[in-house]
Amino acid sequence: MPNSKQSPITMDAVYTAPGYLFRRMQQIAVSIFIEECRQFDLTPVQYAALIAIHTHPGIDATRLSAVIAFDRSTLGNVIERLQSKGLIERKPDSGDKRVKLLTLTKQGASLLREIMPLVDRAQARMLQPLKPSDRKMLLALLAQLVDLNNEASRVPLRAEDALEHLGKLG
Amino acid sequence: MPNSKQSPITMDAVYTAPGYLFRRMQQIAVSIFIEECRQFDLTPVQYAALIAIHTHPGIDATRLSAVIAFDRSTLGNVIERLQSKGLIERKPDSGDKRVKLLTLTKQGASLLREIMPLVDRAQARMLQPLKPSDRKMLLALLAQLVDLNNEASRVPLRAEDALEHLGKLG
DNA sequence: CGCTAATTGACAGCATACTGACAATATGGC
DNA sequence: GCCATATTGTCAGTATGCTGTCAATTAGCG
Repeated sequence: MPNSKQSPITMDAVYTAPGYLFRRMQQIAVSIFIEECRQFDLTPVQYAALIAIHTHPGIDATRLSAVIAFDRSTLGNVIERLQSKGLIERKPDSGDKRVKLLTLTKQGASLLREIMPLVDRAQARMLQPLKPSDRKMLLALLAQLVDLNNEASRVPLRAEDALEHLGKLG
Repeated sequence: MPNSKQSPITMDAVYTAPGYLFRRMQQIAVSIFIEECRQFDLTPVQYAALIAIHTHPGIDATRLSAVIAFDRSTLGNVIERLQSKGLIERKPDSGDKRVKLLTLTKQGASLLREIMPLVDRAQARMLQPLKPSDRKMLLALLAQLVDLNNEASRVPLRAEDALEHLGKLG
C-alpha cells in the first residue's frame, strides 16, 4: 500500500499531544483551586510551600525548593510574598550566615488548618467528571509517570528522606 | 475504634494531590519539549499558535485564542514574538478595522515542517517511561478529563467547527 | 593555613498565565 | 439614524517558571 501518511497538519497535532493536554489540565487545575480558595487569596504554589514549611520547620529556601520541586529563583519571590502576608518568618541561621530559616507564623499555621478542607474539595473537583475507578487509574499512572520522569525536570524532586542522606551519600 | 484521622499534615497532602501532579508533569513536558527543539528556539505555546495559524490562515487573535484555549492577553505577547521572529504576518482586515488577520510567512511554514518531527519525538519522550498500554490509557483518560472540564477553565476550547457555527447559534 | 570550588540567596531578563481596565470600533434594538 | 451594548486588541499589574549571573560565604583539599 502507498504511504498515505504525508502529514496534512491538522489541529490534532495539538489537541492529541500529551504536552498540550498536560498544559490544559494544569490550567484547569489552577482555575479550580483559585475558585475554591478565593476567600484566602492563596495560590497552589504558595499552598505547597506552606505545607512543606509546616512539615519541615526551619528549612532553608534551597532545600524547600528540592522538597516541592520548584525552581529556586521562583521560590524566592513566593517566599517574599508569603512573608509580606505574615504567613511565614525568616530568621538567620546561627551557624551559616548565608542561610535564612523558614517557619510558619501562628497566622500561617491557622490559615493552613482552615484552607486544607477547601484544597481537598478543589482536588476532588478536578477529577470529579471521571468515574471513580478511572480517577484512581489516572492518578496512579500520573504519579508513576511523574516519578519516572523526575530527572527530566529542571528541578527534580528530592523528598525529605533523600535530602537527609544527601550528605552521607556525597 | 478511635478516629485516628486527625490530619497529621504530611507532604502527602502535596505529593498525592492531582493538581500538584499536573503541575509537575506540565513542567516536565515543557522541559522535554524545549530540549528536543532547542535548535529552533520555539516554545510549546508558540508551536501551538503556529499550527493553528497554519490550519486557519487569516484567523484573528481572539479566535486563535479560542481554538488553542490560550488566554487572550497572553496571546498578544506570543503573537508579537512570533511576528518579530518573522514567522507570522499581521494584516488589517478590510471590513473590520479592529481586527488584524494572522498568516504564516514562508519562514514560518518552513520552520513548522522542520520542527514537527522533533515535537513528535518530544511528545513520545514524555510518555516513554510507561508501558505502551499504559500510555494509551493515560492519554485517553487525560483527553476525556480535559474535555469534561472544558467549561471550568478560564478559556474554554472552542474548536473550529464550533466557531463557524457561533454566528448562527447566536 | 590558604586557595579553589561549591553553596546560598538574590537579581535581571524572558516567557507564559490571569485579572481588570481601556479606547476604538461594530452591532442590534428602537 | 441613535444609542446602549458587545467585541477587538492592548496594556498595567501580579504570579509562576526558567536561564544565567553575582557577591557573600562556606567547605574541601593540598
